[in-house]
Amino acid sequence: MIIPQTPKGFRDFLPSTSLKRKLVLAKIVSVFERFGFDPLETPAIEFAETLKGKYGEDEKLIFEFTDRGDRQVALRYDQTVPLSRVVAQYPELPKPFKRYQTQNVWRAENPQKGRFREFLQVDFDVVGSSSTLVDSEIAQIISAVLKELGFKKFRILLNSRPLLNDLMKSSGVDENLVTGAITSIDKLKKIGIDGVIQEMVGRGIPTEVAKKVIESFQNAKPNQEVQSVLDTLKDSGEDMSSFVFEPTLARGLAYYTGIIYEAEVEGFSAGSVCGGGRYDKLIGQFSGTDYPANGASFGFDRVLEAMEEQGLLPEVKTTTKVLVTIFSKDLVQNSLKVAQELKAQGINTEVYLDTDAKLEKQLKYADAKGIPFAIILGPEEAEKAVVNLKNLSTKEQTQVPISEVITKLT
RNA sequence: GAGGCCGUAGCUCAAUUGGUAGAGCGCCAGAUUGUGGAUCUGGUGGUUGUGGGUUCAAGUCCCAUCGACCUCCCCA
Repeated sequence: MIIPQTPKGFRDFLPSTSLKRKLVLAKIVSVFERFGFDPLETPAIEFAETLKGKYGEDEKLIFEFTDRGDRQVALRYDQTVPLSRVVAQYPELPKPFKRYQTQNVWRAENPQKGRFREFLQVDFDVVGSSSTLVDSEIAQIISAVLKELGFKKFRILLNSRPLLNDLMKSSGVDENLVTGAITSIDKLKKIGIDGVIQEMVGRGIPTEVAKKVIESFQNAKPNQEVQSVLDTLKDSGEDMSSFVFEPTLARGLAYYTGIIYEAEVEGFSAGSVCGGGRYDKLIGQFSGTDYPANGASFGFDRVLEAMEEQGLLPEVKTTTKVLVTIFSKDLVQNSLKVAQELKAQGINTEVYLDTDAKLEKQLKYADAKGIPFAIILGPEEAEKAVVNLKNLSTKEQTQVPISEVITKLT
């Protein structure tokens, strides 16, 4: 026998879970569409060279393999790089190109809480404009999504990659060590001043320089880029308490060139819920011409976990409205007809698919599935040309003509 | 990539120094031949994740492997 299990970091979503995921995803997407974004889908597999050299150190986490035609291919690692490929490949797309994308990505990580090898990312990006209006709209959308999902307290951290580099260089960090130093400073809150100094020294940065770096980050002020985004958000009437300049925010991906974002929900510890930023040089790697671009990505599983923890997930077990029971073999036709009529009216209707089951069993089934109504159609109802409609949560039941059932269930 | 901890019935867990596996819930049937979530009675429950090894004897010890969880790393 084959052992029924999924590979490490890969998951099943049973109907009750899948249903919640779909509902939440639809909410997020509705926000994107409200802001004028349209969907895009790209293949799960890209040529390996499309993905390589874009993510920096994390590149080793790409699922890469040789296909049967000896091609080097790789599983989608994020949705930003495929988007960049698409923009370069279809130059006729009107700019600014605003698209959202909700597909799985794969990363060969060691699974942990809120971390999987296959997970859904929810991206939205604007390509073709370097305006600060874009930079602020991205932040605005992150906020709108989190609000739409019901989060009361969250923070959207803002920083700028050029600012990071400037602070490093003006503190005297050797140019070759800047990237490493940025990685270290990102952990300031987590490992403290001494921890960061220790780590920087380990990277070959002199202690005095490391101290200077920390000092300069502690005194850092928003640069013009960040400031104008904050100003625009304020002008748009946003509640500025959710937007925070965070000079130590770094972000791992190598392709960011400007403003960067990260969103965290208060009380949720398993990492940030959304991250993104401006990447003006990435698309140029595919097209020869640079296209300015900016966008962000929600980690769908983390969003769900945070919602779960805060009791924001809807309790839905099924979309089925009514179970039409089957009283006996000779009344099957009656039940089928009723079900047919309900379905024709757009009511989600399930017929019990066994003609020998006792009513008790059929009602138990409806109960277990969370179907709110049951229709019982016995000889008595057949005689009177009515139907017995039972509300399973209140136990109320009434004999009504089918037309009335329809009005009661819609 | 490094380290830790764990895997026993569908689910949650028990099993003394190694002595051949047990409970609750669930499920099925009945009490209740037209009515569910309650109660009672009876029944079903296992190659102890998988493969090796040590031993008279392995759920228990050793090795490998698969998987879950947790640190670190990094990230969504």
